[in-house]
Amino acid sequence: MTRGRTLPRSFYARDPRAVARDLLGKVLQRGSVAARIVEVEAYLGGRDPGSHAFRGRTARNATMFGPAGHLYVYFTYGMHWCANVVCSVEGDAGAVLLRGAAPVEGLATMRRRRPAARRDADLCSGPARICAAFAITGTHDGIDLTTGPIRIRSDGGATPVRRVSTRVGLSEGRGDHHRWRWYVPGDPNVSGPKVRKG
DNA sequence: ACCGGGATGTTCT
DNA sequence: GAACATCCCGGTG
Repeated sequence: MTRGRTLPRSFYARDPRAVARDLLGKVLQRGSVAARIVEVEAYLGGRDPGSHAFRGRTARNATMFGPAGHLYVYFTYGMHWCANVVCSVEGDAGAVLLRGAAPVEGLATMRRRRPAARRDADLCSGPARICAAFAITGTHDGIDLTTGPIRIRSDGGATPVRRVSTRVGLSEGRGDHHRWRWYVPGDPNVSGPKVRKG
């Protein structure tokens, strides 16, 4: 059930901070599983100490250096997958990490994939939780979000209230000069510290 | 509600 | 060998 339209490549081919802000309210869709994005973080590539691309291209982050509109999926803490959308121009390695989403379709499938979730608000409230709920793994690294099985669409709904804060979970690039996290204040599907101010 | 620690293995120094 | 864009569980208040 795909109402609305898949975001075009031009949406992603911009500054990651603009993409991050505009992703709030958009819908991540894979088959009959869908969730509305409520929390994201922008990463600026080679000039961002918090980015995987800060020290240059490697086998892991190669997708970030490719064209915008593709999915960059990485493995962390020995057990979790996290997903980003590649932004900006090819070679810039800009990206936006998907951190929180509100389930809107396919909740039974999500619950099966996320047995530890006690409430529906636990299904997609975290970068690794989103990947688990959508069954996104390393096999999806590099796929095209404009033509592939995983897409982000706009359903024409109202733009949600948006707020900015510092990023989550970093040892570098988390200062006030890097306020590149966008979220919908008060939404229960927002992850991270209980800080709802920013 | 909040906090602390363990899980688990890839990536990079 | 350390770090890691995290999550879950079990403790305590």
